Amino acid sequence: MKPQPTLEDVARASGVSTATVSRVLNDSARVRRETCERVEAAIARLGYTPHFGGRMLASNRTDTIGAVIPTMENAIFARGLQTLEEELAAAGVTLLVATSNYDPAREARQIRALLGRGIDGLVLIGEARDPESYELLRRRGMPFVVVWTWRADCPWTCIGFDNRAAARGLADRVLDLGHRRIAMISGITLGNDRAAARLAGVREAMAARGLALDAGNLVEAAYTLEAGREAAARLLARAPRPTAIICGNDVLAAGAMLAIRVAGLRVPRDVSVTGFDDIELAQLLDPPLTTVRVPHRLMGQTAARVLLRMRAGEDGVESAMFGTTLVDRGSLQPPG
Amino acid sequence: MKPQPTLEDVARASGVSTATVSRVLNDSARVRRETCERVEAAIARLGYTPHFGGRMLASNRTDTIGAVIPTMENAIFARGLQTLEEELAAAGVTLLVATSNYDPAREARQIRALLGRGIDGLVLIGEARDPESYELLRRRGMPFVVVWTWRADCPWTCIGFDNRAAARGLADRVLDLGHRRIAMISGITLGNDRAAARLAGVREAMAARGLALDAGNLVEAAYTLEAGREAAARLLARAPRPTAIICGNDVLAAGAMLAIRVAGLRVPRDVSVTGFDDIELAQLLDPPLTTVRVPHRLMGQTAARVLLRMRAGEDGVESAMFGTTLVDRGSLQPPG
DNA sequence: AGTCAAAATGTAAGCGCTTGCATATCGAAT
DNA sequence: ATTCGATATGCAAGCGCTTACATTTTGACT
Repeated sequence: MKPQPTLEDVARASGVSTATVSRVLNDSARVRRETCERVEAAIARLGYTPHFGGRMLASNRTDTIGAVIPTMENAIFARGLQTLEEELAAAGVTLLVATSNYDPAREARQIRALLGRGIDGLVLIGEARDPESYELLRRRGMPFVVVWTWRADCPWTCIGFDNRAAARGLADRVLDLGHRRIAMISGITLGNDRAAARLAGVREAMAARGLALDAGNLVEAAYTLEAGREAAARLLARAPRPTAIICGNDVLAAGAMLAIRVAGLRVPRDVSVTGFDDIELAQLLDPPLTTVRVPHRLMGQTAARVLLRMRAGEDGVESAMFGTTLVDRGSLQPPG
Repeated sequence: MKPQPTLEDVARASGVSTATVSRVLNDSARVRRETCERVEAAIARLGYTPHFGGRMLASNRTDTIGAVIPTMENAIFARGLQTLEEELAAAGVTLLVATSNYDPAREARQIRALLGRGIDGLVLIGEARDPESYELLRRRGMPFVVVWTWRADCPWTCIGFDNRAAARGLADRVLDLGHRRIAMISGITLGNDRAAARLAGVREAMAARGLALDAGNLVEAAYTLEAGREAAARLLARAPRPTAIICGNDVLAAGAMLAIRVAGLRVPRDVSVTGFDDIELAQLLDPPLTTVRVPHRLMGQTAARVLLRMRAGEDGVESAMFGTTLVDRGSLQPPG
C-alpha cells in the first residue's frame, strides 16, 4: 500500500488551507467558485482521495448503512438488497451487507461487527433476536429498522408485511378448494419469526374451520432445496397421503416438487403444492408454482428512505405495512 | 448516536495507560495475564468497542476486503461470495460487497468507492475493464485478484476457469450429437470477457468442423429470464428452426425453455437447450438442464487465501486455474 | 543483597480530517 | 471615501487509536 496524497498535500498544491479543501470536498457551496476549481484541479492532478479513517474520526459519520440478512443464496433477499442499495447510493450512502445463515448467534456477531465499523444505521430481517442485541442498539442510539415482518404492536420501526395474515390467506384458499389432508413444510421456526408467523397463519386458517394441523403432517426444514425434498419424501410416505403441501417458501416448494416427481406422482393431480415469496424460480417450475408475492422492492426502498430520515435526526418515524398477493399458477388445484 | 466510551476511558477505569489497553486489544500476548484480565473486565463493564476510524487512522489497515460483482440476483455469484466471506471471516477479515449490474461505468465507480473506504484488498469478476481502474489499483499498490476467468497470459493474478475451453467442450458435445443448426443466446459481450470467451469457444468448436455460427442464429441478451425468453422466441421464429440453442448461462436457458414451451414445442424433442454455471435452478427445470458446472466455491476459497497472503506482504502469488464439468441432465439430445 | 537482561508498562507523537471561531476580503449603501 | 454586513478563508484544536521509544518492574542468577 503506497503512501497516498493527503488533504494537506492538496492544500499546499492549490495554495489554500486544509479547511478550504475540506469544504470543497463537503459543501462546495461555501467556497468561491474560482477557489473551488483550483482545488478540484489539484485533487485531480494528485489523484487524491479522502482518507476514510480520518474523515470518520473527525466527523463520526461513515455514510454507511449496514444490513444483516439470512443468506444471499435466496434470491428474494438479494433483490430486496439491490433496491436498498440503489436507493441508498442515490443519497451517497454505501450499503454494507453481512449474512447470518439463519443462525441467531452469528447474526448477533454480525450486528456487533457492523456496529464496530461505525455504520450510521442498520437494517435487520425479522424481529426475533437476542434482547441483548436490541439493548446494544439502544445504548448506542443506533437507528435501525426491522424489515420483512410487520405486526400491529411491534416496538420497533418495522417495514414489512403480515406473514401470518398472508399465510392464512393462502391456507384459506387451499381449504376453500376442498383440501382436508393438509401438510406443511415450515421453515425452522426457532429464532425465525417469519417462519413461525407463516405456520401460525396456516394453523389459524385450519382452526377457523375446526381443523388442526396433524403433528405428523408438519415438518420443519431448513430453507434449502435438499431439506424440502427430504421433508416432502417423509410426508408422502404417510397414509393417507396429504392432498396438499403448503411450503414455507418457494425453495422448499421446489424441493417438494422434486420429491413428488421422484415418487412417481404428479402435481397438482396427486398432490397440490404451494410456495411463498414468488421468486423467479416459481414460474419456471413445472407446473408453475402457486405462491405468495412479497413486496421485496417496496420494502427495500422504504427501508432506505426511513433510515435516511432517521439519520438526518428525524424521529418518530413510523412503521409501514405492505400487502401481499396470492399468485395462482396451477400447482394448487382441488384434490383429485 | 450517543457518545461511546473510548480507549482512554477503559485505561482510566482499569488503571493502566492507553497503550496497554491497545495492546490487550491487539496482541494480548505482550501483556501480563493479570493486567490483561483487569483491562478486559473494564472493557466488558463499560461496553467498550474500538472506534474503527481511530484504528484505521492510526494503523492504516481496515481488515476489510472488497469485492465488486455484477449482481447478487444470480445465485452463482452469491454462492461464490458466501464461501469467500466465510474464509475471510475465519481470518478476522470482513467482506465488503458492491454490485455493478454488468455496467462497466458503475463497476469503475464501485471500485473507487471501495478504495475510498480503505480496503486492504479487492476481488474483481473478470478482467475486462477500463485501463484507468487498473492504473488506479497499481498506483495505490492495492492487492487484487481477478476471478471467474482464466487465460494463460493474463497479466493479473487470476483465479478461475477457462470460459472459452469450457464453452468449446460443451459445443463439441452438441456437435457430436449431430446438431448442425445451432443457435446461441450469448450474454452481452461488450465489456464482459466471460461472455465473449464463451461465445468464442462455441465459434471455435464449430470452426473446427468447418461450420460457422450464422449471424441470424446469434442473439446477445442481458443475463435475465425475460431477455432469454425474448431471444429464444426470435430464434424459434427462424426457418429452418435451430435444433439446439446454446445459452450463455442457466438463467438465459431457463428463459429459452419458457419460450419453447410457449411456442408449443418440447425440449429436447424439438429443440435442445444447454446452460452454463449449474445453478440450483438447472436441476429444477423440466427437463433438467444440461449445463457446465463452474467451481464457484473453489474460486471463492482460493481468492480469499490468495488475498490474505498478498495482504501479509507475500508477492509473486500465482494465478490458479480450475476445471469445469459438463453436467448432462437431459435437455440436450440428438436432433429429432 | 546485588546484578542485569527480559518483560511489562508508560509517554507522547502523530495518523488525516472536520469544524468552531477568528480574520480577511468583498460589495453595496451611505 | 467610509462603513458595515455578508461572504470567503485561515487557524488550530481535537477525534480515538497505534506504536517507537523510554522507563520501570520482574525474576533468575551470582
